[in-house]
Amino acid sequence: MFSLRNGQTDGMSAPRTARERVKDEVTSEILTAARAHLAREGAAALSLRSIARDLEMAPSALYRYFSSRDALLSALILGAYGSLADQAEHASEAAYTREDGPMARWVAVPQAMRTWARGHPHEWGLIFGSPVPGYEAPTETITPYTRLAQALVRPIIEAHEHGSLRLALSAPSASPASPGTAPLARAVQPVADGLLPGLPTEAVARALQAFATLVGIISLELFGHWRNTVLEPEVLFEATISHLASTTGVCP
Amino acid sequence: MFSLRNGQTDGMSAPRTARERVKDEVTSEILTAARAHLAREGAAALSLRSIARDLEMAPSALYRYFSSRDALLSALILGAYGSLADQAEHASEAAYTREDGPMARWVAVPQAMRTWARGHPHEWGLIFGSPVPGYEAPTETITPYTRLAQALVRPIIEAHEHGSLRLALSAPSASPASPGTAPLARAVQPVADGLLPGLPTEAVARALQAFATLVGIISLELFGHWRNTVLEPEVLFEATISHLASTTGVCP
DNA sequence: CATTACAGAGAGCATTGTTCTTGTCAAGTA
DNA sequence: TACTTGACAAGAACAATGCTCTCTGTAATG
Repeated sequence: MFSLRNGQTDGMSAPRTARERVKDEVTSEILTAARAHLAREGAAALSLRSIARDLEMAPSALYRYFSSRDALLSALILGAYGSLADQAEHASEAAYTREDGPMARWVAVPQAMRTWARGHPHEWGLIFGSPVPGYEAPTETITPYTRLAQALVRPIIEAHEHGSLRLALSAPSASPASPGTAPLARAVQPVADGLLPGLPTEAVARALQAFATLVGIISLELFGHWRNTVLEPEVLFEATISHLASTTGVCP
Repeated sequence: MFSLRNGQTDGMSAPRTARERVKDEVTSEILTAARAHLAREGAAALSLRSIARDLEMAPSALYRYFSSRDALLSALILGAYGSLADQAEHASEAAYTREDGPMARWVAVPQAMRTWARGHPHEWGLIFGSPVPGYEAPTETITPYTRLAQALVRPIIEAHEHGSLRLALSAPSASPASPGTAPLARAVQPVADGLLPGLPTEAVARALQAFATLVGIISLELFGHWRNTVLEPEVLFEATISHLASTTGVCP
């Protein structure tokens, strides 16, 4: 009503001027071109100049949009986090609206993670592979990371709320190498408070362990470590997550 | 007798001529310089020219010893595999000569893996991180890899031989997402035959799963994913491997 | 001693990330 | 409308990289 161009009266979320709009447009063009290069040749071969060639720009022009090659890479990393979290949340949501059983609900997010990883292997490497520069994307990755984690542990929380959480195989009390539960509670306290409030320490540790197993088994498959070792990764993966349902307690 | 210089008459293992000996010497000098750079700045920043500067050689001279930068990197990868396997075997051997209990024997190799990884983070990334070029070191990595795997599963095998292997938490028969045991046996057949002969398929799957958990939890710690999440990675790690002792069956 | 093989040096090429300078055009202002 | 300002894009240039080629001296070989 007040503005002639686009209906931005008081909101600050969308770009205001036409200049900013075209700037955002070019930025996303650069990002999609970079994503194409990343998917084709990997992060190591991602060249600012070749992206510029693809877009028919001068290499120096890219510096209006990204202050360095690492900044562009950080944006790609952040986008990868978001894409993975989206996929995980979507799969979780679908399983819940479908009113699946506990096991199928638990399986949904791990399967989505593996599917996403196989579809975006280099992006997976960007997230869970060796960090390339001194350090990768800063604090913005926290949000998508917790979105992923929340989607993963949602069946655990609901099992706890329904009183059906069964932590089988409770560690023997006098196990020599296992520390007492008090230090463990301190060690995983942020996860316990922020992600799994009210759950016993063992459940938190099992959830973290399940996450590590997932990341490990997907990375090993994707990075070629199953060569001549595991003939059908899918079968081992399914057996593993079904076993993780037991260790995390969602399925007795 | 036939040769005047050094007592190489029929053996083919050691370098024969003095030329070859100094060549091997320079080769290892290059490798140690490269390892220093790798430990300091990581694999991405490993520059052939800076190594040449360190050794006060011309960059082109390095090509007498390594046909390309990737060849040098492959040698580093292979060395990392060997170093990790050595550490694992040594720790296993020590635990057995110490006549430790089953739990301590099981814990030895995972602890050694984590210790090695923390001492050589970039080398760990070379092995278990995202593969940098098209493909990394070829078939020579199989040997150290199986050495590591054998050291890891040795307690499992011995528990089986002593009849004390207890696979708790056997999967429910009619679990919806878990495939039957026959496809799983096919999927992990190479591991079952080559590494864990005679053991039930479930035990093989659990061993592979334990390996994935180890790789995952060490990588997550090393690559900075526990930031503000797991305050004391060591405690979580110990709890995890002690729990893995149960799932693999070495400790009831 | 003569020959040959080979380690090393140097120059050079193509490529990369990054910066600086210059031109150019649209947006806002008197 | 005329003028100023600011941003965007291009081009040149610099340092550094991996790699190839050619050349030279030296050391092993006959």
